[in-house]
Amino acid sequence: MAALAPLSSRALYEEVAELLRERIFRQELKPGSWIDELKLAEEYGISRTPLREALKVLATEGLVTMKLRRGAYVTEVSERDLAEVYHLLALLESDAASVAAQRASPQQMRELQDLHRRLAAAASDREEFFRINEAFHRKLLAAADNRWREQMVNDLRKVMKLNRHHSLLKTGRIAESLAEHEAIMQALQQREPAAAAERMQEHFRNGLQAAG
Amino acid sequence: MAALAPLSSRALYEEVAELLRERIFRQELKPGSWIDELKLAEEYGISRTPLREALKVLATEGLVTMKLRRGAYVTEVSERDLAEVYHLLALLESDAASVAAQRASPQQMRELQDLHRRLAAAASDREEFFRINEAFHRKLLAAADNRWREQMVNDLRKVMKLNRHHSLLKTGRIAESLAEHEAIMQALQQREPAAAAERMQEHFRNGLQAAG
DNA sequence: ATTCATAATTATTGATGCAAAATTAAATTT
DNA sequence: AAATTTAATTTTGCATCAATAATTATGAAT
Repeated sequence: MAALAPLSSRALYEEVAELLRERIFRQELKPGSWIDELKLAEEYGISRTPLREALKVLATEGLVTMKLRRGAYVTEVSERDLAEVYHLLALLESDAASVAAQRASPQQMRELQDLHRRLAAAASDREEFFRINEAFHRKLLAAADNRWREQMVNDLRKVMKLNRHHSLLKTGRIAESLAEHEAIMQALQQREPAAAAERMQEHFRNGLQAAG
Repeated sequence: MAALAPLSSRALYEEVAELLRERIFRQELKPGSWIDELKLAEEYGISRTPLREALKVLATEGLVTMKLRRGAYVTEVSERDLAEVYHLLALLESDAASVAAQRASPQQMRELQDLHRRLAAAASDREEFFRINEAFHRKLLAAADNRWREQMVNDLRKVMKLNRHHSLLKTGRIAESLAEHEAIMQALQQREPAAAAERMQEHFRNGLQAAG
């Protein structure tokens, strides 16, 4: 019953959408389960109006599914969905690598190199490795400088997160993953777009095998 | 003031979202302009609640932009946005061509071939050519069989439509476009994924030059 | 005359209310 | 006892209402 933090920097429905996303990702709202508007509204101490707006946003993102006259359900992603989304992530990120190899500024290249170094240093710390790995991919995407691609990758990543075994990286894979990153980094610095894309595709191919 | 058709097959907000999309595409609601909720609600004879839900859906799709405490505005797409979106369309559709070359069923291949034939036959009828061209691209996408890609391409196409010179095909380009389609079709039928993707990229490269 | 401050208006955001539909429970019939 | 019908409850979907913020209009002061 605790009231929501009165942040008026974002609209309430945005705030609620973010809260719901988190609850969906941590499987607190389980895939396939019905979303109880009344209960959630009371829990957040808000009315149903902004909550329903938030649900419609999440529906457009693909995180929840609206059934006519039956309310909102957390989207169930099948293994097939996962494979399809993964394929697209590989496609978009390898294209991003290609573009970044062509167009990344020296500054951005240095930042990527720096993140890569920190990644190598964090090989023993699993949590830290994941964190930096994600930062590296984000930075690469930013260097490729296409806000629509960034948006799309973000949305696809959200869908991946709907599944419990979404970790693109299994324990024993850290060493190999690092080697793949090394190859990507080299292609980037040598400004070889095709090679960068190919190395990234490879990186994803291996990642899927580990995850599946 | 005419009331909305009482279709209860879709929720009202979906219905309204579709109507608004059309009005945005035909520039009846101009890029950058403010969207008057009160006026629209009255015009459609509905309350503001489903209208606002529709606007939030369109905002998530990228067609409108919500400004805090200032309402909804039709999204303005810059030339740069257009180029970015076009790049992604080329990427996604050429990947679709690659996958279709690998996995399209003989039935789907026949349907593509058929559409291609009809495209060639319609070379003189501009309108018909556009129609069949679109059908061909849709069919190819369907053959590549990845619902997330189809969704993404649909969304990106919507953004392209926000711009007036969104026609990917100018008048004089019909002959060349047909030749490109011929090359794509050949690669598909010979089951050559890489060639199909490359031909599609080429097709898009030429399309942009014509449009820009 | 221009600028700044204040008041009035307008519009957005969020809450509440109500009717239709769907689900669940109860009851009657076979 | 099972099944079908009917009644009760829950829940959605849309409309209306209220409050807050933003914009415009008005007036005072430099």
